[in-house]
Amino acid sequence: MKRDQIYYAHCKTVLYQSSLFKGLDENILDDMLTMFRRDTWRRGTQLNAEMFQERFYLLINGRVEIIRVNPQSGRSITLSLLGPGDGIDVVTLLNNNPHEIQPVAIDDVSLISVPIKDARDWIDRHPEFNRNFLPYLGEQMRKLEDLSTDLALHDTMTRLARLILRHVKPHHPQSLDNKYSLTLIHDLHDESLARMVGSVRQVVNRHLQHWRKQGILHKQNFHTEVCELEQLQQYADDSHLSPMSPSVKNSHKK
Amino acid sequence: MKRDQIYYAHCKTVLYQSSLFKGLDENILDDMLTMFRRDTWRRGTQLNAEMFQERFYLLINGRVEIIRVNPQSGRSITLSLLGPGDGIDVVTLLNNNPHEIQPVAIDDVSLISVPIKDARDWIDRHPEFNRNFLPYLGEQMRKLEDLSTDLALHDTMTRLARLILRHVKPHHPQSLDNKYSLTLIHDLHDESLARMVGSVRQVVNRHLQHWRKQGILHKQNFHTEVCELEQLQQYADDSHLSPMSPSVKNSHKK
DNA sequence: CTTTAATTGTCACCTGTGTGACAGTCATTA
DNA sequence: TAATGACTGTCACACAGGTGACAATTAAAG
Repeated sequence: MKRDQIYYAHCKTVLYQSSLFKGLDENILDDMLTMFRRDTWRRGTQLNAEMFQERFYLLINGRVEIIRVNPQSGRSITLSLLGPGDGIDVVTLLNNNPHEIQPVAIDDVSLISVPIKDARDWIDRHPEFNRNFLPYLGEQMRKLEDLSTDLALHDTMTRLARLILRHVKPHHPQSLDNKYSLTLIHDLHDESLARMVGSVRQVVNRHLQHWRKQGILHKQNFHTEVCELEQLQQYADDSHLSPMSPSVKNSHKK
Repeated sequence: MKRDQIYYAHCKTVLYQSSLFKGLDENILDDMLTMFRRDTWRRGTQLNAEMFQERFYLLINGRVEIIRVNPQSGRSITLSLLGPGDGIDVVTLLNNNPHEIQPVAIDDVSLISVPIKDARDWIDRHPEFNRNFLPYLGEQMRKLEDLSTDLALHDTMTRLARLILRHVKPHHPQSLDNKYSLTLIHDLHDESLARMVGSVRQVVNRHLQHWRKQGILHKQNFHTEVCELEQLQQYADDSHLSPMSPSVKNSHKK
């Protein structure tokens, strides 16, 4: 990639804000960027896993969800939802073992890529990158742990509430309406949300509907906002189960 | 840790076989080991998460399961099951963000540990460790991805079959009985197995029982072996669903 | 403006599996 | 050798949530 392109500057801006590259020496970043080439994928594109054995991609604009499918049932789960500054399939970057994933572009997406071998060499040559890389990997692992935990220990409604709460944008004090908008998961359709919480469209819709009726969520043409943070938090703690009176249900059970 | 102890030599043997340290320069390993001290935990010990902000532990003997608990329901899930050569809580090693976990010693366990800061410094000073470390982290991530996938896309029976199959020990040709024994999950009680597949004791038992009756598994005083790999594999593919004749069920559905 | 496609909103039905309960077995300690 | 405790084996019951189906809405295309 040539250093005089407008896109080149754009990449630098994006990467400097990302947790993988923030605070990195400018020369090192330049050194790196020249190795990359530009790519773009159309919204809805499904990529096949083999690509990621060949090249390593860095997401610059738009979102990509990494999903896995059960061919028997047709159901699928989103392992991670990636945004600008994220590496696509770091797992394969770390080692070459088989990795069954299926990335899907959620928006029109622009990225940059290098041959994966070059990426690995670059990492070898720049041990100071560890400063960013290792904590980044730690975050990815935490997110996967959270996903597993949610799936195993909470019902769908709770999982959905938690998903939303993990993505509320810190409130701008100047915006007067006390609505909270979302990062990364904004404007996803029910199907995608369902994939993220390991459920199905109908169930997710049912719960969203429930919250809208309670005034907890608000939605106007595809854009959802959170109105009542605290109430949603209640659901996220699954305090809607055992709501203060399990005694009624089987009080004289002896 | 002193270099002349018997235990010191033992540690070296264990670590040399582990994926984190195999092939590492002996001097580097020695340099590292002198920083560590010895620890032991009794079977059943529950460790609290704060310990792992202070020190980094390497498992030498025995197994430790990393679990997370839902206080509301009392149910829990095993995020990972660690064996000799594994680091306990690498996630916290990678970065300091809060990490809610609860390690439990499954066996009597012996470990070595250093102040976590020293571990981080050591990693900084030894970029060649990346050669082992990064692939190791990749493996951990794969396992977490697999856990999530299983929880979201498969029923309990399938999950349990897959768990077992992931842990069958490669068959010794000289052992004449065609039974396959298990690594790492050997001799776990039903409760622990249940935690690993995100279910409960009773359900796991139900399925194990089912397989024993079919002669797929065999169990003699706590030690389980697999007799019929292929049949178990069937269950792991959830081909027990839609078993060739969903046509019977709703054949004249219009 | 139609027409087509995509997404949302709902609902009745069925099933996997979690729950609580209790008896049976095995092992370890007194 | 009795006894305490820790697992295992089972079962009836209830319900969360997945399934398929269809109408209603909204967006995109023609």
